[in-house]
Amino acid sequence: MCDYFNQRMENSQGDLADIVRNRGLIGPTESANELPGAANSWQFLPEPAAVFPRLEDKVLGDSLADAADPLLHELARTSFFDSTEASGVQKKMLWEEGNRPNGSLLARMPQISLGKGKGSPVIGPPQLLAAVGGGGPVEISSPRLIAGIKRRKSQAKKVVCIPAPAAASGRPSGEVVPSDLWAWRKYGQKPIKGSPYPRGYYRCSSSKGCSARKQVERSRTDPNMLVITYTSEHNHPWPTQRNALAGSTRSQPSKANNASSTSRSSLHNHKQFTNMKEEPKECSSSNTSLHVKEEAHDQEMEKALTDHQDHNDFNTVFDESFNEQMMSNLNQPDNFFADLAELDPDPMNIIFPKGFMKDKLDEERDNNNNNKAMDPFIMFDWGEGNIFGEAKRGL
DNA sequence: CGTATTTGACCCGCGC
DNA sequence: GCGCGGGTCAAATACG
Repeated sequence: MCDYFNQRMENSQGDLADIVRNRGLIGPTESANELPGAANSWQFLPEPAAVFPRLEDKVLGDSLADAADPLLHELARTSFFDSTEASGVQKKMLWEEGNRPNGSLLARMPQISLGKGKGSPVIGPPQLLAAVGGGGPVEISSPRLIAGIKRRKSQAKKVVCIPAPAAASGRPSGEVVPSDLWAWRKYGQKPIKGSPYPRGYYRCSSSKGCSARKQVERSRTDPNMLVITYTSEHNHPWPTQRNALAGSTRSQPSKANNASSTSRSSLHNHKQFTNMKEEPKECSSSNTSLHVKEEAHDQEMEKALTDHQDHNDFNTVFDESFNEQMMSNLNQPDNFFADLAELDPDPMNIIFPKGFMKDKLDEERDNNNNNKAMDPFIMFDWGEGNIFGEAKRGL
């Protein structure tokens, strides 16, 4: 899939190619021990299962109060962190950042720091995650990062590469965009030079003042991949309803869980999440691959990135503030559940539907791998009635 | 009727 | 300064 990025690099100026082009990644064969050092590299948790449960706890916990990115959270929460070639599932996330992790557990995880702004991530607080799979450490250095690099609006971006469902033949745009819990409204679409697929432009519709945007386009070289570029950050909590501003929601038919009567949006979101988890797992394609990265500029990283992407390395991504909170929480892992306990005797029931957790735990106990059933992309609302509501239009 | 999507026009950054 | 191309706007249209 990474051919996509390589090819995009052939194009000039400011597109994904530029972003990818500048990724810093160590070679695929490099091991954690070979990493130059925490100060200049990213190291990733070799054992996702041992850490992510808590990380995810924290992620979720933060989400209750912060405008966390649901998509990333969900990815983080699922077996998305399992990156096993054996299962034929390739998932990984790449991230660009300005700071380097240092010391302790965080040192082993990528940190997010925008090249501009006050250090907050582009997409909103808890930029999650990522993962490690294959145990291969990944280095993402971005010395020249955004700073000093001129590009339109100089906006930092995060690019997520996810497996795309088969193009919706009935849709003009040909895209079926997975839902990520935020409410997005499409405001434009443009054909992209060099790519047979148009790029869709979406803005957050959860809050009128929210400047969060995302671009969705299908990989030119790998139609199975959907490249989502996030720009700006949400300035509000998760929408209590995926389509807060939409009174009619042609995009959110009956699937949206509006039955929740809780006044806590976070809880409401958990329910939504639960719903999503129950949706058909259409995306557990063997080609599954996911990347999250932040815009950067370093051509030397091109090859490294490509190589890396051909391996099942997993990266974890967190913004600075999130890291702080996460670390704090790691020391007190029960905080999150203590809070949840107030909402439900069994906190996990809020996060996962009964049965789900059981399966999840069983699977983890079995092996943390070959967990296709828990393919993170089931989190996406691929089918009709997703927040984009394009598929269902059947146009 | 209210909201979402489509789509052509316009704006603007960037390279030459 | 000019042209290209990406990003956004907004009117028209579709949908529930």
